[in-house]
Amino acid sequence: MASEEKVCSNENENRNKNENEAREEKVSKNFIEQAIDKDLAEGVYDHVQTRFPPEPNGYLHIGHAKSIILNYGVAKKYNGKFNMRFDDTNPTKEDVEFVNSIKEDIAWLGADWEDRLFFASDYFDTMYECAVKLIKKGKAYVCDLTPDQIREYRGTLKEPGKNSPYRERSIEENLRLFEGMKNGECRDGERVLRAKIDMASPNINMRDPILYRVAHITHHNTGDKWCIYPMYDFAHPIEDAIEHITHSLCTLEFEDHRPLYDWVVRECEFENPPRQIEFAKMYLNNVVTGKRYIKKLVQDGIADGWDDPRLVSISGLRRRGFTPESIRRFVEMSGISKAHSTCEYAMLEYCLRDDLKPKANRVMAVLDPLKVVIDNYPEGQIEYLEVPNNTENPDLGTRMVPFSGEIYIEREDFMEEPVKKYYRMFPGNEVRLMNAYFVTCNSCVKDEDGKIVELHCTYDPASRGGNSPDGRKVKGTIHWVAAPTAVKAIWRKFDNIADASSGSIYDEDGNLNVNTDSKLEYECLVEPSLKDAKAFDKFQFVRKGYFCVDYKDTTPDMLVFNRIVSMKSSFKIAK
RNA sequence: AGGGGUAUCGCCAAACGGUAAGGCACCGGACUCUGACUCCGUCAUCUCAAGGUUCGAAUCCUUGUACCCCUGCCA
Repeated sequence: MASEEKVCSNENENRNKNENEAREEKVSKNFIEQAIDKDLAEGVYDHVQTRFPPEPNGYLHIGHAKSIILNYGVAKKYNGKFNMRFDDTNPTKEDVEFVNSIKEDIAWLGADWEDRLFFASDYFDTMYECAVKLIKKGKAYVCDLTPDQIREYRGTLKEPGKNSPYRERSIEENLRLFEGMKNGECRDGERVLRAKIDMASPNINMRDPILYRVAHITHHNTGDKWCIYPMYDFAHPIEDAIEHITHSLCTLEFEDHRPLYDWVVRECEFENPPRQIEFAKMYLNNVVTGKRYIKKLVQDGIADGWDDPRLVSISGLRRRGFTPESIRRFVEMSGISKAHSTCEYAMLEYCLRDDLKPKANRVMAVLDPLKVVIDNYPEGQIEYLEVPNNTENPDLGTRMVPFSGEIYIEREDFMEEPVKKYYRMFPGNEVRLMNAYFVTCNSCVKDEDGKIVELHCTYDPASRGGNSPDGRKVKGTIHWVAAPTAVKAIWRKFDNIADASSGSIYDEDGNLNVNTDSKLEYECLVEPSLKDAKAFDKFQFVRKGYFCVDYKDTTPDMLVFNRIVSMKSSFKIAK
């Protein structure tokens, strides 16, 4: 993680902070911040407290990042607190494997919950008491209807439901039955506790929603203490109230649940009730963002685990080489609103390039090597040239790069018959080898198939360092690596794991179109300074893009680089 | 007997009755030891549509239209 530290110096952090502050002044507040301002001004709340409440049933992805950054950001902005809370009310889907990965991802993104790490399951006693309270108030009852019957009694979107025959049980009976449920006297599905609200409500969530169900399953946190578990709609408002959350931020599909959320908080008689506010989820255009689709790619073995660099899971983005700063910036740039929106992946790429631009060393790597012999260079000589690590950030220092009479350049940087406006290497054209010398190509050697295998050049010894004392200019500058000292490595080019060529990444049946060529591996030659690169180190391969050392597949004798993003390019070969 | 939401540039997104910010993308041009970066410039006479109120409307009213969410003992 050496470069992770390197790229996160205090100085950089301070600069980023200042940049953020400068940006914020110009940007108006989003609708959630406006609502908070209003609440604070009207004295509804005297502090701000938010939370991120994932269910530990999978890995986090870019969509969660939006929620994390929003919740954490809001708390920070208002000098409030941010809680981490696992919403683990359904043991059938949950696992500790996920709580660990989630914690790691959130910490990596930079959201700091300090000492406030909570589990909904830690509140099961309180929730049980709340349920008893509702029963005593005549606001909840035990229902013996089967799941099918409950569905039938619920009515439809356009027709009201009808009351359960168990709706008018006495408080005493409900109390006894509910305790029985708790004590394991019921089989799974046999009985539930329901809120007594309104079976004719146009909002289906208010048609006597289920509060507790029976499930004889070991819970990852509470073990076998409970065999009844609260439903989300009952548990969540209680969790928020217990933690004194002021603004409970969630996604749009919960809008319909808000009346129930408010009902629970009110009927359980919590003071300072939290306010639920909904915002739109984050989607990326032509990118697989749905949890279930990502899960399927992993299960089907199409993706190489949850951290496959082609995935927008947090761990995948991290492995690919995205930085927490770039993801935060991306989320902030995307904004918060209630309009359904899909952001473009290009914006994420911009954020990564922009973040790494002053932080990453700019080094030379030839991704598709073509040998070049410099005929007039002293045979066998190797000289070392001092080159800046980052021309825009002198603080990153310099390094010594070896040069010799045999080098490799990028195959695409030579054309025997150049197209117009081509100003790289071609016969008779003088170009600059970056940081080294001016060279002119004299001839090329081909194999029996006519493929170019070697170039012959002459160099101008007076142009050492990359400039000619006579002031003559060259139009092209290309990168290179010296043959005797070049280090062989692997680089990976990623494409969208989903095939969007049909205009959508999904087919008519809603299945994902898979792009089978989305991960390509090539051999490349890199300058020797990269030999000691560590997992997660990030570099700009000059003219080629930003690359990150893969932490899983790199071995002591073979570096594997993931291309995070390519450089932008306005060069197009005229057709 | 249905309810809840959302519509502003290719993509996000401001504007809160005073005459359409900004970012990404794109396209020009300058600069350049990265065809990158940076810098300049272009990019909505117009806000889903049609009416209305007003000196003035993206913002208010009316009527439509399109799309999303809701009938798990999931969250």
